Amino acid sequence: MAGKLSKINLNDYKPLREVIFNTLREAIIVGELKPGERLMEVQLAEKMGVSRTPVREAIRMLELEGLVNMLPRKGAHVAELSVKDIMDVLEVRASLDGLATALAANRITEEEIKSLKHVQNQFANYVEKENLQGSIKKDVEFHEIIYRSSRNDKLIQIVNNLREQVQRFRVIYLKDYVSPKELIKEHAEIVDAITSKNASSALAAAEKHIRNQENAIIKSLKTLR
Amino acid sequence: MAGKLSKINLNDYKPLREVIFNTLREAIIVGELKPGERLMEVQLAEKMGVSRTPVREAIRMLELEGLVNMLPRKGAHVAELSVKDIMDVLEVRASLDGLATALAANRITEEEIKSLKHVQNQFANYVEKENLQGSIKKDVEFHEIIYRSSRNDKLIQIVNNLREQVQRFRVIYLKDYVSPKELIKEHAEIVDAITSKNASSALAAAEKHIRNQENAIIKSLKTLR
DNA sequence: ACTGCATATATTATATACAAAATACATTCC
DNA sequence: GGAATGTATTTTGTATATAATATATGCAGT
Repeated sequence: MAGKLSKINLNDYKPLREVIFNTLREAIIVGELKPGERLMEVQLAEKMGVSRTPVREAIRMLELEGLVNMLPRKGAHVAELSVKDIMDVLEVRASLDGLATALAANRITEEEIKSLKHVQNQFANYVEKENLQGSIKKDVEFHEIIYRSSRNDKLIQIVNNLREQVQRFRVIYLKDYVSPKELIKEHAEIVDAITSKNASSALAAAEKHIRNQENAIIKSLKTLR
Repeated sequence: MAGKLSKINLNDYKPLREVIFNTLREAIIVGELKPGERLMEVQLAEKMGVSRTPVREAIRMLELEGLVNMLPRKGAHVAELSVKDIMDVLEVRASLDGLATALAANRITEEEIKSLKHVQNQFANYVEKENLQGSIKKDVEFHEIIYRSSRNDKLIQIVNNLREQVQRFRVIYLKDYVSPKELIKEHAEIVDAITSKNASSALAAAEKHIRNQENAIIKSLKTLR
């Protein structure tokens, strides 16, 4: 009896620092905590009903992830994210998405191809229906399947971090972002390349996909002025 | 007077957690702390003559950098580093070194080309003289110049982390590593491509360079058995 | 009003204290 | 002897206390 229950309870303990880390990270990514905003330990600790210790540890982790900057003895503040920063990120991401997609073309399983196509369809449907939340979610899923199919854990870890930064940039600068219909075609190209196990065209398609995002961002930035 | 001195003193304050972080990181990379070894807070704190708090914070940072793993309520231990892990790292690094070198071909300055060639020569000299320490140091410098010339800070940050892991792997598995003379030729190819501003051949040369390292590692591993 | 300085306040940095869980070890019971 | 249980010890998790530094405030002197 109770085998399932006790198993779950034993494994899902999370130290406070992790809870706080995730909470703060999420808050930074969705823009609830704005760039430059100070993170004061007592204030955060009180708001969350804990002591300063786990808050400090969470901040140390955010610092290494690049979401906050620290000045010794002056405290932490939410990292700024310049256009140059995000261009750097996208430059790297184009390359790594290319790599991931090429690897996926070589290593993906039949089941994964099936679910990739499934998510591809769901994405297209949401875009047609102009369901933004849904389409974003499916877009993320789509790329996650590809990353997982690369069978390269280090690559997955890095790309996740890059995506996080792009997401954050969008929230800060492009609050009204909508996924354009061209994405459907680009996804189709990627799927075709993967399905036909053509690594080099998979690489090209994925790179192009990111480059187009980059251009879209540049264009949006120009219209903002 | 004392202008220089006071300036240095003012800027040079480092929180204990940073000192400890660097100390532990170095110890892990050079293999002084071995994979799987437990990191106990009181023990480390006593050895370093500080309290547990900064030690804990340093461990949190190492955790995010991937050098230690944690089990909640059981403590931290030095991360294992499997052959699969390092193959993943090298797969990513091949791609990113390619990117960095291609970008460098487009963005490098004349001064940087000069110092690149200078370091290239120093490296070759050390290899000829079979000065291992010197050649390793110059090899690192050589690649650092290229990374810097890419003008992409995010890329630099990621590649540094990847290099760190490769270095650690070498220490763990290949204690008797020597830089082979083929590296001289590979470096020359890279320099040629960069100097002639040929981004695509720079990319190819850098990727090949890493792939060769990968093969050398695989070969070394086989002879170890 | 403005500067220079003293002092108060706020904030981080480090150390210590206490609580909770994991581990090791002994003891009991079969 | 071996499993089960209880207890002591170790170790981590969290909270709090103290020290050191940075920032803000107020006031004298001009």
